[in-house]
Amino acid sequence: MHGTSGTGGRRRGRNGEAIGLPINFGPLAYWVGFNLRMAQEAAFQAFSHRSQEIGESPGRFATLTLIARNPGISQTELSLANGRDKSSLTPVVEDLVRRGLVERRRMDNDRRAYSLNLTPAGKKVLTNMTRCARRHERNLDQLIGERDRKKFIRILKKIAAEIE
Amino acid sequence: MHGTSGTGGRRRGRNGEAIGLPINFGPLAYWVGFNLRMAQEAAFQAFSHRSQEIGESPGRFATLTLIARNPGISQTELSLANGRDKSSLTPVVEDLVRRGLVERRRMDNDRRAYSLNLTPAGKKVLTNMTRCARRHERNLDQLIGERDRKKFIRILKKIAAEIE
DNA sequence: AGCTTATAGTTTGACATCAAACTAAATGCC
DNA sequence: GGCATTTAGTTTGATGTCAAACTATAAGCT
Repeated sequence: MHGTSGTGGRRRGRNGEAIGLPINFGPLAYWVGFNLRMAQEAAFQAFSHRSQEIGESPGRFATLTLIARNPGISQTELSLANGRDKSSLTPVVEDLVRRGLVERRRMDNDRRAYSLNLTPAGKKVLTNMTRCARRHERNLDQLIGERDRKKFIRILKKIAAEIE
Repeated sequence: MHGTSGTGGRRRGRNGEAIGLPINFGPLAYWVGFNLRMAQEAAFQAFSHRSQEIGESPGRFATLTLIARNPGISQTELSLANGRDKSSLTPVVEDLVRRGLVERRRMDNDRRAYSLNLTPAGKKVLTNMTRCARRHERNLDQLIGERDRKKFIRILKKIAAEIE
């Protein structure tokens, strides 16, 4: 047993060289979960590269936007809005504070909680990142098409909100 | 300065108790990237819990399916099809082989590459996982609706394939 | 007030992932 | 045949994530 197929090597020419990649995805091909993951990771990868150009971590973008839009938000609220565990936020906020982009102080009425706000420097960085993110979005929009975008987002939101 | 709003604490009642969560998402609300991430993570979380019920790691499912559908596939091909770096696959395959679900042997015609195949035990486990995944899929399908599913998947595939 | 329970944030440990450096085998070129 | 380049897989180091345990404050109850 040695040839082009059977239990052993697969998709090799008669001289053993590898041939293209007609992968059989089976049910994965039409299942939502798998395609959702592949799309998300491709999009994230693209955004990640774009972010690198301006020297920022891609994860910082949503964080800064949420602080900007909700001045005084607490870390727990922020982690919830951002879909991450609150413990993941600890080092992120630490970094943002250290770099002078975010101001963080105990709330008057609840000494356990922190109140987060952007500093002027933070606002500047966010403006920059937003420009970058907008380019990324335009790219995605073009791919999806104006016509389907709204419905697409509606479905994504529904999945995020309603899956048990 | 001390009240219910301003630079400091936010969205607190006049007695300081926290109030609901009318978070302002700003542009994130209608951007594809953010919603894609939130949906993917929610779906993954749900599948993860479901997988736990049958005592399997959620990541194993796609791996086993791809091996089943492409007998003799190499690790590099597999990692590509699965959208992960090949180095991530090393410990996964190691685990699957250790548990007797996957058989792995050097290819005759290329002694660098491994040829992966499911063992009978592996097939059994996959059958079980597939049942579980199908429940998850049905759930997603219901959320999306028969009508929009096809288009939704088409868009996801397009994003995965074409984003630069 | 004093006790119990809940909540905000941090710490810790486990794990998945990527990217870059590495080893061994294969291919291409002369 | 012999040397340079490419390729398959592993190793290593950095990162980001979650979940559970922990500390401190706060809220609720009697």
